[in-house]
Amino acid sequence: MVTIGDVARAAGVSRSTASYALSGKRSISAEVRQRVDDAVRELGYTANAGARALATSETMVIGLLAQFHEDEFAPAMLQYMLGVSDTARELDYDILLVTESDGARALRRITDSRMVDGVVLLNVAEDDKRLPVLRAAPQPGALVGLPGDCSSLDVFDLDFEEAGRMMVDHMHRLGHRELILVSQPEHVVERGGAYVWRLQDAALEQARIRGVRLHAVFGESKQPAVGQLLNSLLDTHPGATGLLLNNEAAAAALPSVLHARGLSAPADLSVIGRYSDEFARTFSLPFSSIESAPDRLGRMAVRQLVRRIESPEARNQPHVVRFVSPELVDRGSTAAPPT
Amino acid sequence: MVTIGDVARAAGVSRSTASYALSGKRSISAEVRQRVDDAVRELGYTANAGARALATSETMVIGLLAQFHEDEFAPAMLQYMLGVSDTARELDYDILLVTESDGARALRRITDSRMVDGVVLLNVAEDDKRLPVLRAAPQPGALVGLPGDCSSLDVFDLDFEEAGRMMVDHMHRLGHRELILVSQPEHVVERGGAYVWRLQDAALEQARIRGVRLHAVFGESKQPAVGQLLNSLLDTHPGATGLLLNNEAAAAALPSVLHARGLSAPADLSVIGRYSDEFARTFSLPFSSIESAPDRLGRMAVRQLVRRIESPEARNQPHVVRFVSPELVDRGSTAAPPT
DNA sequence: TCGTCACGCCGAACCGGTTCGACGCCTGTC
DNA sequence: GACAGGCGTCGAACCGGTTCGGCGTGACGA
Repeated sequence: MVTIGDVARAAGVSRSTASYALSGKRSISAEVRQRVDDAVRELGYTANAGARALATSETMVIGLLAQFHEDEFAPAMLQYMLGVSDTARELDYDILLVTESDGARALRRITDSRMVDGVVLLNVAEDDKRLPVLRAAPQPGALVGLPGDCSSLDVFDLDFEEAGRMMVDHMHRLGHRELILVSQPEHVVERGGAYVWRLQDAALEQARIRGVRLHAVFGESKQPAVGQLLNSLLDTHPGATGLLLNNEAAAAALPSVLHARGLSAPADLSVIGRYSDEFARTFSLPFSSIESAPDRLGRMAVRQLVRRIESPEARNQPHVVRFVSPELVDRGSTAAPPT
Repeated sequence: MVTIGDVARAAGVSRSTASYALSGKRSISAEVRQRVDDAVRELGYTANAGARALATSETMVIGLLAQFHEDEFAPAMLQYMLGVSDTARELDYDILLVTESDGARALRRITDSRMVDGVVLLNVAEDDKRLPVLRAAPQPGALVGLPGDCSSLDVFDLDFEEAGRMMVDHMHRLGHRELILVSQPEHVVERGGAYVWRLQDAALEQARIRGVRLHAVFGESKQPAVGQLLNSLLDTHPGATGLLLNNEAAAAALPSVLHARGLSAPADLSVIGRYSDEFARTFSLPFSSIESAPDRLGRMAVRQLVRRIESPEARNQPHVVRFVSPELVDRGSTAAPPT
């Protein structure tokens, strides 16, 4: 293994001079800099990450804590992960991926051992077990997902309340007066998936204000259960002319359900989902949707995290809770209700 | 930050004794061991990963190189990633996730800087640019996916040739004499996705042997293109009674295509796909399939990699190329052709 | 009673970087 | 011609672990 000592020797300078020539933190003559650069190239030198981390207390690695639950839609999580990973790399950080089911213990492990300069937590629950660990850790963190207590945390999430209102308003404006909202499975709620009831409660309230009947139900996460549920909902509420989906699996299942019933959107039924554009393209979902913007959220979280990591004063600045305003992507699946 | 020096002082011993008490690499009196353990617990000591890596030349981190191409099905990749990640953690390794588009450069970066003890390469292409870098690296590596030249590499992949033969034989046995095989998009092939032609060539050869007509076409990776393709294929080959899919997107799109045409499997058309069981459950695909076993492959790759990392003699043992035998998961979508 | 040996612990060196203080030399100034 | 000051370089210390060699103590056998 070639070390900075080898480079220094080849360039005929001391180790410290070689280090300064590479970092540029002190002025170095053009000639020496050249000799060092040549030696680096010739010997193929790359700094040892462990040694550098030890000396500088910076690892240039960000921990990414993802949780994969059986009843959630894994491909959706992937979008967040890629958003985080891409942004981190742009800012010269690598990603330590942690998928252990015991997120709190894993978080303690990687922070205590100083493997990472900061962490991004995905899929944050209302009362997330990882948060006490994060608050006690010396490294900063950023969340994607809104917990019950945001104190001393940087939090990024879609504005699910606004999303719920937007869905209802959009349908109301088109003339719909009876809607069905399919949320995530109740398990997700029990585990503290606050976004489910944030959207649902806001939608119910808005429906009340607008004088719209809204049937809100918890969904399923897998086929065929979710397909059967959609079918039975359409049976039970024949007067409903619009369907709101805060549930990726339901959105993915809906096309064949509609087909089977001989229905089409928006002629027979207006539909709005809540999922990312990437998701829509992958599964070719023809439904208009509230964009859940996983890439944007991942990007925002990493940017804020890196700001805190790199600037000492940013460490003590007040923490931010930032909501991304939902945007409705019109794919033409909503219209006035059939007469 | 609490160091092993703090622990040693609290326990009233030297740093080296504290280290030996924790590692157990030399005999230590029960009393001292107890005092050290107490000090560790009291102070909340965790070894600094960078310092340990520097001293031992082991990082306990495995690099995971994943490539996400626009025209491949990202959710499928996730299954491999999780298989690798879970197995690595069982063996006490963490995962450094690398998703850069320039995989070769990224690989050089993490190996040269000694951030990882070894790497797993996913989605390996016929003439993968990362392989020269891996061969030159001091760390061992394991591949998931078969390159053209496997020399001095540990390689794990599904036996796609056998999968192709199995698909054809299965259909032939049921009485089918004209089949359609939909592969991945041609882009994937051009990029060196050998598994596409490995399955296709073997299927064509087997069809020739069995006297079956096989129409092999490259597919699309997204809707609506893939749906339209399926439709036009069924139009063009009205005599085909069986459909073979080596293309996740096509499998996901098929249910609504069948619905639209008023067909059902296996009554009107027999269908076999090639995808993981997890994939089938997530999208509730009702089609029998060759299990692509991403979890098993990820697991095998990591186990072999860790073997090489941890045992000095394993470093020089001959490299392995191991194919997982395809298994047909019967979901009831194949039967004798309609009379 | 003395020598031997095993056990348990310590001190020092080392891993490969970074960084601080010091120092020599060259230039410019009065 | 002496001196101040800046530039470029070096030596040494440090980050926090691990590991090797050595040393003192006590038990044991001759």
